[in-house]
Amino acid sequence: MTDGVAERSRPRDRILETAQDMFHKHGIKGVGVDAITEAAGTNKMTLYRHFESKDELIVECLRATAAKASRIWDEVEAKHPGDKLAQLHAWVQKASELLSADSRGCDMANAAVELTETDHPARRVIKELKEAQREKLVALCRDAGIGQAELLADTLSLLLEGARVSMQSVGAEGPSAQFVRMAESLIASFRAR
Amino acid sequence: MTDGVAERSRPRDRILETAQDMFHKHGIKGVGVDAITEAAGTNKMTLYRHFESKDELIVECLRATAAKASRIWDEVEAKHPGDKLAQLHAWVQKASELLSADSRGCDMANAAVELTETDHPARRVIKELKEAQREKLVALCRDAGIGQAELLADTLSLLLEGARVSMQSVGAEGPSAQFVRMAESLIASFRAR
DNA sequence: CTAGGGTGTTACCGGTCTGTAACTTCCAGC
DNA sequence: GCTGGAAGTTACAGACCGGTAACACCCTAG
Repeated sequence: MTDGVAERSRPRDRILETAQDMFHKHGIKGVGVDAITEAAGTNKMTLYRHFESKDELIVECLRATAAKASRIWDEVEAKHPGDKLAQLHAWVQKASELLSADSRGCDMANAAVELTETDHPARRVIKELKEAQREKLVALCRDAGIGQAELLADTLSLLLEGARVSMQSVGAEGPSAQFVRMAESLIASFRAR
Repeated sequence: MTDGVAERSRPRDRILETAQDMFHKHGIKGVGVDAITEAAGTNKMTLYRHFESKDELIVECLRATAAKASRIWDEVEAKHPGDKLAQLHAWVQKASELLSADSRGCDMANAAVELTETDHPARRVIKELKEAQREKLVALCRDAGIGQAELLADTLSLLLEGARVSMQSVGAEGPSAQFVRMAESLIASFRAR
């Protein structure tokens, strides 16, 4: 007899997936390992056989979510193969959809807010992954023929980051509701330069 | 004999000030009430005589920091009395200075990230205070003769919010370093419309 | 001098946290 | 069918959490 959906996968995978979800929803410090293992249908000992500490689990979760997020680049590429400018617009569209679908923002940014210890292992990973994302966006802008590609990419980054954190403070009806309009007119003004 | 600087103020004030500082530096969930009272040179009982719970202390801290932040509006007004456009530029300048001076971002946004319970008393306060700040910026843009004042204000808000959270992820040398340039060219393009 | 309120001290409550030890159970591969 | 390793179970350690009770103290207003 096959149990529920996630029940058939291996404990390590269930733990990782459940932890991602719970960290995302309730924050890292708002979730204990007991709650994670229980929700994952396993137990604490099994968690500590696969991850040497909660901190390592956190790092692994961040890597996993970043890997998931990086798939949107493939989607954008697949949607408009070769047409970099169309891909940039698609990126804006996709970002806006993700904004609407979820109001808890970016896991990495949220983790950076929560984990204040400067030597926390997650901080290296966060910086690393965020820089990789930035480089992808810069490349996209450059390949789309934008003159000041770095500046546009950085501005779009800040807008999106701001939208994600603003949603958590004032909700989806606040400034973040105008994200697409802002991003599009920004791209237009950079193209006109 | 007069003791140290803060030692002569009343316990309640010291607790409030110390809590603000520690919440800001280490996050709300990263600081216990014991640590606060010890750093404030008092004890837990005294804290609970003045605040009925840690949650109430959090709310009071947020109100206090918002009150502090609202003083920059007075400074901006005092610097360029009557000249609303100059005040807008001064606001950008001031925001940038605060960015450079501190890398832990906005206490209210950080609190919203940490306090995920939808019915947490702090969430009302955060929304309330953030909306008040937004209205001030909208008014400044409008009075400075900007056509789409709301849109400019919201865009500037997201840029600043994004810069503050980005600093915590990738540091001060990341996209947030370009905040002034972004904000200024944004204002310029809105003025040209 | 005295009364009383604000403050400090100590100890404690029940709960939760990360992490571990020792043991049992299950199940797949041989 | 047996065996070996992965997974589950229970209990626990030690620290910390928010919050409270009881009591001693001090300092100031009358």
